[in-house]
Amino acid sequence: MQGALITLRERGIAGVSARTIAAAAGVNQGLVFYHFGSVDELLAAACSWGAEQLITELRPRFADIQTITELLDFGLELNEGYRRSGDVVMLAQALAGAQTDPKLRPAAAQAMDLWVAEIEAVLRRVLGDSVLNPLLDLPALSRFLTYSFVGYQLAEGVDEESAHRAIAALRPLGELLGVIDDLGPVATRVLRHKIRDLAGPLSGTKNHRSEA
Amino acid sequence: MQGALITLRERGIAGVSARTIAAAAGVNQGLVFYHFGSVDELLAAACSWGAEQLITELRPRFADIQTITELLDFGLELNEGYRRSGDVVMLAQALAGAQTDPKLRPAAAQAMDLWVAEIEAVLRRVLGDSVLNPLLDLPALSRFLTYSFVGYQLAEGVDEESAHRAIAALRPLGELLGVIDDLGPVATRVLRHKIRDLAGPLSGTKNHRSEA
DNA sequence: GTCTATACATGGATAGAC
DNA sequence: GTCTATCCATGTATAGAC
Repeated sequence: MQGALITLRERGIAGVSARTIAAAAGVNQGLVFYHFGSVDELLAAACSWGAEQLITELRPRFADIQTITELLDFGLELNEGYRRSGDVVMLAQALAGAQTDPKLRPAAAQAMDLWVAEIEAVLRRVLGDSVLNPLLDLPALSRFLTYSFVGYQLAEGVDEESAHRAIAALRPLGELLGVIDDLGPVATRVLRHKIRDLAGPLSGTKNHRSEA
Repeated sequence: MQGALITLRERGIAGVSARTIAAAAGVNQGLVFYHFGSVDELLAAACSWGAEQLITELRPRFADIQTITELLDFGLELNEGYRRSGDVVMLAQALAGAQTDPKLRPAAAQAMDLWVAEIEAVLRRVLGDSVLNPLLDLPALSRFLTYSFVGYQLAEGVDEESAHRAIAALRPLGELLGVIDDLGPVATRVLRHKIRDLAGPLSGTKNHRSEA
């Protein structure tokens, strides 16, 4: 499975094969079929395994994040520090493959969900008592941020310079959230009111996807 | 090139080959090499061509967008309406392939840039005179949104339900921007002040990436 | 320009020795 | 469990007929 992740990083989803993976792992090609049945299934297993490994490893780091700006910085750092291991890039390649490979689909979806859950925990901690809270669907927002992260990774592979700059340039936007929660009593009250008007007719309780 | 796009959609980057593309186009496999030299180069050409085609076709639609919420809805609509043509999904697959294929890299980067430019034009129109403007790096923000769009497309292929819901749930956030620009004179002044404090030490003029 | 034919490489998958 | 050997499908690329 480690070999599969390495191959995914170095040759992309288009370059994985029983032979290339076996070569990366330093074993014989036939073992892929003996242990996993097919290349698809090995990929699926590696995807689940790799994502779980990585998220477990990163969990304490996630717990340290205190602001949206720090979350952005963490995203940047991940791509710089973990790119070489293949663990981070794997998700994007798995997703690309899963578009047309039913066997890979559930594993890719599950890997994605692990990221979403982690980011959601951060958002809940960081935005939990923001004025904006009634307006924020945190599960949706964390999903959106995960999508951005995947897209950013792919972009980083074709245009590192502008990808990095784009994410870095969002830092002030992250700080804006702090500002909005620190407008002073008068402005905050106006904002709270307006937000209630906006959120009221749309969703019942905060941070729950309503069935209606 | 149309055949290449179809193949990219139906079989993904891992499923493209001279044979599959030629089959999709209803021609002989050898023509790929006669006209483009290699599969890589055909992909690169198809990527550039397809992106240009699509963006040109969508340009009037982009021009119609008046709010961030509408931009979100447009993103949702694109994936529903254009998924079948392969034009929209192509970008994600091309990016995945470009990670390890140098020939594809410039074409994928260029295709991405076309989307970024279009979204940037929308943002400039929609957020141009927002109170938040001094804080917004529009080129960076549009790049970020493009990344999200790519990630969303990939997610949509593995978990359509939650991907769609996630984007749809961001609509109130789009409307928040309208609210912020309509807080009334007192609150707006406070906000403007705070933003100036925040943006001031960071960047000189608005919407320019400063070298400092 | 497009086809057929053909070369050679790579990939999926299995059988059987160890 | 791991290896070698093998089969057959698919893929890249070229030569040559039309």
